[in-house]
Amino acid sequence: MSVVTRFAPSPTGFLHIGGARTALFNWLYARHMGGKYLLRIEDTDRKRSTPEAIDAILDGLHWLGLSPDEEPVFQFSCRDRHAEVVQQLLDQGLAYRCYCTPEELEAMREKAKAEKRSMRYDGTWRDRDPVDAPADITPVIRFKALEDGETVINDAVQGAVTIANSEMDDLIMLRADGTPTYMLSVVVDDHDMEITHVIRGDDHLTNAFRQTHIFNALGWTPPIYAHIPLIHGPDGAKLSKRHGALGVDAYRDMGYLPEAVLNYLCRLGWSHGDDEFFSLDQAISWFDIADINKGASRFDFDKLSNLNGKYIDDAPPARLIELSRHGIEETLGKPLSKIAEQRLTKGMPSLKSRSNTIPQLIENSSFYFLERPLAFDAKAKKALTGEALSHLASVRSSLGSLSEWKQENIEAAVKDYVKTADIKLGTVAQPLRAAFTGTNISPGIFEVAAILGREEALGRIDDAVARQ
RNA sequence: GACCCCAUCGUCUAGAGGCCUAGGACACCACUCUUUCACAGUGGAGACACGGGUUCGACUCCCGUUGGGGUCGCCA
Repeated sequence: MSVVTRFAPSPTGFLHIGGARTALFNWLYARHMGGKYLLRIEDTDRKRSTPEAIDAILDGLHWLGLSPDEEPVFQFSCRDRHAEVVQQLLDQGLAYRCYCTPEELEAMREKAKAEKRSMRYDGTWRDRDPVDAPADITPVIRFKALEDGETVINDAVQGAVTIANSEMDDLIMLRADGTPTYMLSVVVDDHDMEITHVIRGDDHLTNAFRQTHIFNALGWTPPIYAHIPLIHGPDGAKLSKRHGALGVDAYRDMGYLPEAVLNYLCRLGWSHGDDEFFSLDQAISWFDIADINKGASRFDFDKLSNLNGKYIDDAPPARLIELSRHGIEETLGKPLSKIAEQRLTKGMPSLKSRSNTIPQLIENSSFYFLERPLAFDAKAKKALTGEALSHLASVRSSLGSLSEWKQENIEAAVKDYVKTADIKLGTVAQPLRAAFTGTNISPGIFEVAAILGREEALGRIDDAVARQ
């Protein structure tokens, strides 16, 4: 039987990083097994589901390259089928109507809490005669859970997990308004979509028991469950939308490359020996549920950044410029000029090893697109004082008489000057750097000068000298 | 509170009873390289939560303790 996995987010917000990893693991496993990876939008909660969230999820998945193999399934569109299944259960005596009001249920929980008991539904209407039913209340339909024995789930990640059936209460399958709940819908849809492996967050582990019971009641075979540990925030608590989790779009905006995020996510909870930096193809060939860890892990931006730096290093200049364009034009307040783009292209190879994120890259390459006169930061100003200025003026004149403006010639000229003046290279290199870039940090200045071009480079030196 | 899960350097992890003097990666600290900053390279510091078993031998198996996490919705 061919493997079918699914990612089943609820459209109540952005696609957060934990969801992204769940999608990734489902995707990887399907790819590894030569199976299918599907997407199901769990939108049965009509009050909280929004089209914006659906778009955000689709966008996020697309950005990461984790779009599903088939059109997404919208759970709510299957509601008739869900209701039909509930009716069947009702007919078989495996479900019943419950007339408790939300207030009564709340009181029930409070009481249980006060008495330090488990806060479960007490089964009030399970065996109660329907003639007692209050006429003014529309009932919900509950599943008649098993009362005795215990249930074992052989989770592909967690191993055998056992829970006493008495721990499970009669969950609601159909709301008073007639719409199906998640617990019922997942079962029906996973069955109908022929899902073979359910890879999802650990927070669903207890749900797996309820779902197994529904599968059994329906005479269906449950899928193989694989509950992956959650990703925690730096504080060690579950990362969720309401607890510091960011949408994948935020990672994109922070300048992370999708392949870096994917590579990092792979290493959170899964490993292949000591491999840290690997391609998606390698991940596909290596991925196995058996190698997923059981313990939760914490999200570490430092490591993501480091990985991102490696991917930036591997990226071609043209792509990096495209990724930077928006940010550059924002700081520039106008479109990137052709000449600046050419400079960036030439300078990119030595720029990219200095940056871990796109904003950093933009910052580090700003002197290639910023126009004269450059603003000097504090360090640059300090480098442009006293003797430095006279050195600059002298170097400027020998540079000005260069027959051909290319890196070797520039370097030779500056080094000649250094030799004649009997000073250290740094004595003139730092002021030059300040003049060319407005800062004290940059790639080699001979390269920078060459890329800037004669007119621009000499002009910047003039600007620096004229400051006094 | 009840139930369930988890537990190796600060973080992510390797480790399937002897291969472990516990390995790698990030972060950190030195040094090398060097016109600055990075990159790279070299070195350093840094962990098997604790207590009992089992075994000739436990990071690895069992039990307990402690710690952390998750779930207990007409949310998913």
